[in-house]
Amino acid sequence: MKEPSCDEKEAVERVNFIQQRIVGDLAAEENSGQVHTRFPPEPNGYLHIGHAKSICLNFGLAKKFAGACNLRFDDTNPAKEDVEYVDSIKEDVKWLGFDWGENEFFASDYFSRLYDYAIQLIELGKAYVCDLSPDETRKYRGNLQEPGRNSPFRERSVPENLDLFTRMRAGEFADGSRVLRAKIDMASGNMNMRDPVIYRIAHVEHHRTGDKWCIYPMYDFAHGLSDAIEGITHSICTLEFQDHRPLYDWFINQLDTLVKPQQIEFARLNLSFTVMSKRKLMQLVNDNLVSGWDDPRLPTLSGLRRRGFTPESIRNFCERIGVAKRNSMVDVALLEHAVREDLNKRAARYMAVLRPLKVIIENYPEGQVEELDAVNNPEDESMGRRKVPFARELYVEQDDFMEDAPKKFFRLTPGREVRLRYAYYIRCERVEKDEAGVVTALYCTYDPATKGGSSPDGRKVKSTLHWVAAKTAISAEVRLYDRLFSDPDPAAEKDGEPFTKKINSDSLNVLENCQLEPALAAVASKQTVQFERLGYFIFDEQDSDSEKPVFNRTVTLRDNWAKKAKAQQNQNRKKK
RNA sequence: AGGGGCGUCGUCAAGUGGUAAGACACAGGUUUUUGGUGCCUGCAUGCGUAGGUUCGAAUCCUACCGCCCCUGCCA
Repeated sequence: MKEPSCDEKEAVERVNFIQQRIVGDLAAEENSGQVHTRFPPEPNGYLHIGHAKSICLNFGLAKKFAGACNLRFDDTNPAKEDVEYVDSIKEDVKWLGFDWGENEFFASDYFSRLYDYAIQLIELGKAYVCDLSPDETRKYRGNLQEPGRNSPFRERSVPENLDLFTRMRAGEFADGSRVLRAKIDMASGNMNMRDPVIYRIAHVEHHRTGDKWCIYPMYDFAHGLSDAIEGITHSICTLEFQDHRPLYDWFINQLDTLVKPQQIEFARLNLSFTVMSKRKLMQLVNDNLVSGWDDPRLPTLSGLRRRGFTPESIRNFCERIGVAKRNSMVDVALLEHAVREDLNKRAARYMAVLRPLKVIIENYPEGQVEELDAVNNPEDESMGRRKVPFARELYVEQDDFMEDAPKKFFRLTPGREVRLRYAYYIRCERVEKDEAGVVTALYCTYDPATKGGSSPDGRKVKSTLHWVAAKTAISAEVRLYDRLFSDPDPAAEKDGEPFTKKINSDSLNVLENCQLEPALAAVASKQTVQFERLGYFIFDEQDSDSEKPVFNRTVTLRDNWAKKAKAQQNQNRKKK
């Protein structure tokens, strides 16, 4: 082993602006030296890699400063939320490797306390019941250029407000007929301060509180106060909430809470060649453009998991992208790098032929089978060795043979000798074709003296191929996944084209007749393996059955040859 | 009558007045029984622009330019 630990340490030591803030707070002895964060998803959808950034940040900060991080479900809008989502969120956070221990909370647990806070606000003369319709409210709010106007209900007396609000809660009024509003400033340049709604009426069953409530607090009111209730010191959220901070502080200050949490905003993650917004992901799923929330092409955590991404690689990715306030678009190549780096060290190697081409070793005895010795992982000897059966009839990759090979092509071609990994040197003697001229089989000879893959006379061979013995091979389905979109920024829709039109038509390629070495039958599920020379693949538990295993490609290996070949092709095309 | 943010390599991102880290990507080389991995090398006289302050400016000042967010009884 070299010293990657040194690099890792440096990466961990990197201090972002939030850490600097916290260090400052600690030095100033704010919050009696405590650091308490929270990850606050609304249970209305599945988590994606953007959430992973937030999870790593919040739990990471808690760990770094010896504090705690709560998992809090921000479930204040029952119309959109469901337990299905809270379960998947918990599963995903756990899978990512974070443990919230006892600190699992729900904003809905605080409905009573939030209601009491609202009463206090009314008593303070800082909130009023407003009878304006949603449409009228919007008109009174003004716009970016012009100030708003006070609601005609703004000057209601405290007793009247108390009476009305109590009756709102009691269910006397229809949805949309009244709201409770904070009395702040209808002329504020900040739209959020123009007497924001803090409670609305919704006769909707809540997934946790049932029909106990028919009024629900709005985000701005519930969030900061929930932070205060939980003793959160640093409430970290994304940039679009910057304008909400004055309101966040306003509630906390009016109500004089024990803890004064502070909101800090950072830039959300954007990844090239994918979309991250809940609305767009939802559309892909609903329009059946993908197979579901866990489609391996999606940036959802369930999709990435099914694709074969490891929690470690995602955490490492989040560490590398950093935390700042600049809107940015991270190259998906960095994510791919992170997973290759992790899997290179840990994935067991196997041989699998995805597009089989029959090879017959004419001078190899019919019926004979040899068990050859193979290494499971050249990066880690402790992973041991295994036996691979070799016989007269084999399969190699169609891509590994060319009848008329260009100069730089090192693989099989008539007359050339190559090495079969862990086996022998073979030479292609002749080719069998069908009527259409398609190559159907290769007739080769082997050199018995090269057993194991090296020649006693020291002669070199330019390439080593993976292979599988025909008789003992396992037949499998392999799904080759690629980027879902062909456009680096599909969400931009600059040209007026909807993002769904930018789906990469090559994002999924299903191969039915793949041939695997027999050891793959025993592969522990959920463990990503490397198919030598091809990439990393994971067994798909959902779609595999006893008849036929299914593997998903996580990512290809880096492939300089493919790159060169492609570049050359493009050049030829230009010449023509 | 507007308010709030942000501009450092193709992409992220350090830098907090002392002479532009690192990562990915890219390009070469080398090792190699994976065209993988590893290793080596190259890759911003430049920090949105223009002025100014200073012995010294990405960092301070001034003006301009560009991009993002805000007019839900969503979060």
